[in-house]
Amino acid sequence: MTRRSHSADVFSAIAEPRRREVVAVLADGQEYAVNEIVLRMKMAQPAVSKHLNALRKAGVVTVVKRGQHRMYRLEALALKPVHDWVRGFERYWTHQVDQIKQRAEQKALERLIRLDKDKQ
Amino acid sequence: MTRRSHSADVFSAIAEPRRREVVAVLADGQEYAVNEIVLRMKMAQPAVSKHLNALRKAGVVTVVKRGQHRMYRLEALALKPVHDWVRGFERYWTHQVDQIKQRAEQKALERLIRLDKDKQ
DNA sequence: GCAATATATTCCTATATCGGAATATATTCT
DNA sequence: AGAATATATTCCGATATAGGAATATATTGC
Repeated sequence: MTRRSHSADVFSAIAEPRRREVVAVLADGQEYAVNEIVLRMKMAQPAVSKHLNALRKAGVVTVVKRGQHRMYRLEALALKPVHDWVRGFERYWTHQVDQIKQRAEQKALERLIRLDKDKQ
Repeated sequence: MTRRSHSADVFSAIAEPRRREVVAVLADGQEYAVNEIVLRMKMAQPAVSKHLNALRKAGVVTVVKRGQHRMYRLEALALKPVHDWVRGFERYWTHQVDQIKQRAEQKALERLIRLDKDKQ
């Protein structure tokens, strides 16, 4: 059966590290032209445009034409589904009484992940 | 330039809808054998095993051998980076005074996303 | 040891995806 | 109109990824 794309999904949209970078640039709520974003990232313009397009399809950004510029804007509300989803697990680290224990577990986990990566 | 995989990243791990389903099964904090997960999802066992492997590489689940079973367990703490990241945008919907306006915006956004998907 | 069960792995195919390069399409300026 | 600028699109090659099918690898029970 044909593999289906879920790239228009918010979760997939923000899965790309570069796209999270783009979001970071827009995080102050200001509008940015593509070129401004390009300047703030070490990335070629076409690649940035493509990522912006992906984000737009997922509703994470919106565009308005202004003169010869296309101004991109973060639509933070589109990220709410992610927040809602992950918030369901919040209790696992918030209700942890022993902070030191938690830190230790996080470190241990990171170690595990690193090992797995190497093993791969 | 060789494209690099970021699949061991938590964000990518949970980008896959099927993997979020797996996480949903484990969300009660209980341990589950692979077969139990297979039963709760409409998915073949090898596919489930592969997704579990991906989640494990990202640290989202851990395994312990118990008898002939491999018991998988959610490591919710691994999801904290996602929570932390998205929490940075919380104010965009929490500090919204007019709830009705917010709902309307969300609807409008969903409409936009739908249109974009069709356009594609 | 052998059958049964549980799980992982390998092989395969179709498709998705990223980024580079080149090019196309506006839009503004002179 | 023609040059300059901004941005998108197309084409391409390399790689990633999902899932099916078949198979391999435990582990348990007899």
